Amino acid sequence: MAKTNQKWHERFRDRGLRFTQPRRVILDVLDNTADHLSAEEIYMRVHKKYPNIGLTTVYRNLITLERMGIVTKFHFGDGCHRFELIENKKKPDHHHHLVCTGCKRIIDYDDFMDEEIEYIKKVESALSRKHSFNITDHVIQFYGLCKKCKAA
Amino acid sequence: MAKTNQKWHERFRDRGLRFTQPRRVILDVLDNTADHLSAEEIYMRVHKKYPNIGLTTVYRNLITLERMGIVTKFHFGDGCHRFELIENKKKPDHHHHLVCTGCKRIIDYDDFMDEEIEYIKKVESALSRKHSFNITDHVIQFYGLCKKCKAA
DNA sequence: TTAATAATGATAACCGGTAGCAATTAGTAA
DNA sequence: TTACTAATTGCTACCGGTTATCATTATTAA
Ligand SMILES: [Mn+2]
Ligand SMILES: [Mn+2]
Ligand SMILES: [Zn+2]
Ligand SMILES: [Zn+2]
Repeated sequence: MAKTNQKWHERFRDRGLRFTQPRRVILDVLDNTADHLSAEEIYMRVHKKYPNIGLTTVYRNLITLERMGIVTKFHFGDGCHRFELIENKKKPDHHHHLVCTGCKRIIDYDDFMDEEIEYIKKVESALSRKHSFNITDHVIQFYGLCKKCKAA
Repeated sequence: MAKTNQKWHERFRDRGLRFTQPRRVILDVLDNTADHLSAEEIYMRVHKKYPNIGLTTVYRNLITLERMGIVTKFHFGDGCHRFELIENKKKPDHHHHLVCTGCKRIIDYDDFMDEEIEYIKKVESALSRKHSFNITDHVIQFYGLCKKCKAA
């Protein structure tokens, strides 16, 4: 914990940013969940222990964390953005998402990552050449109904 | 044009829905562009020729068209939804998207669709089994910088 | 310790999208 | 054609997620 904080501290310092209490707390929340939390959900968890930290601060820092490459922002089709710590021990390193359109549950999966990486490489190199594009990221999501929602 | 309208008319009638002027106009806009328009952009094009058609009507009908499977709704990371006619002569049938995070340009591509369909099938069957999921849809998007935005 | 300034928190504003509702219109049956 | 009925429209007000403002506070390097 202490050493992790040390690591975060350095990453902020290297950019001329400060390692504030709100940032510490937000990172702690994100590191201790396997969920894909919205800004408000993060705020509520933060608020429980630190009621003086504001919602705006959470929003602002999520943007900052995304810019720093610490957090990834997703859009799963409900009306808000959801966030995930990139280096989170509770999750597979490189994974994608399976989303239930009924109950909105989100499942991380990393099956067939080898095939996928191969496919992605192919597409990326072809599209890079064809369109002079510099591809930096991708989104792959599957939508459907989970067991419960199928039955209901 | 006339026969196409006839076809639309039938699809609406089959569901007990009416083929109204706003719907005609919205479909016309969507069929005559290769772009991925937002609701407001569609509204503006509609508004030029039919200033009496309201924005709310456009929003409502886009939902209807999506439910009917005539239109697909996307989210590319700018703050709005974008829509595309599924059967549009100006576009490849089954395609995915390349998005410039700089200028927000969206490129349709259908390279490597065979490989992709194979990969998707594999993942879908594996995930369906593993999580008892009924997969109905997927999103695959590549993000990066286009030629111009790279240079700038 | 202190000065410089990054960051915060409260509030108000913004913006894409919806709900409510009276007025209109498309489709059907006479 | 006409009349009827329910679907649809176009206002307007409203909503929820997110962002701008700005005076105040807290972090950090010197
Ligand atoms: Mn995840
Ligand atoms: Mn497209
Ligand atoms: Zn579900
Ligand atoms: Zn660009």
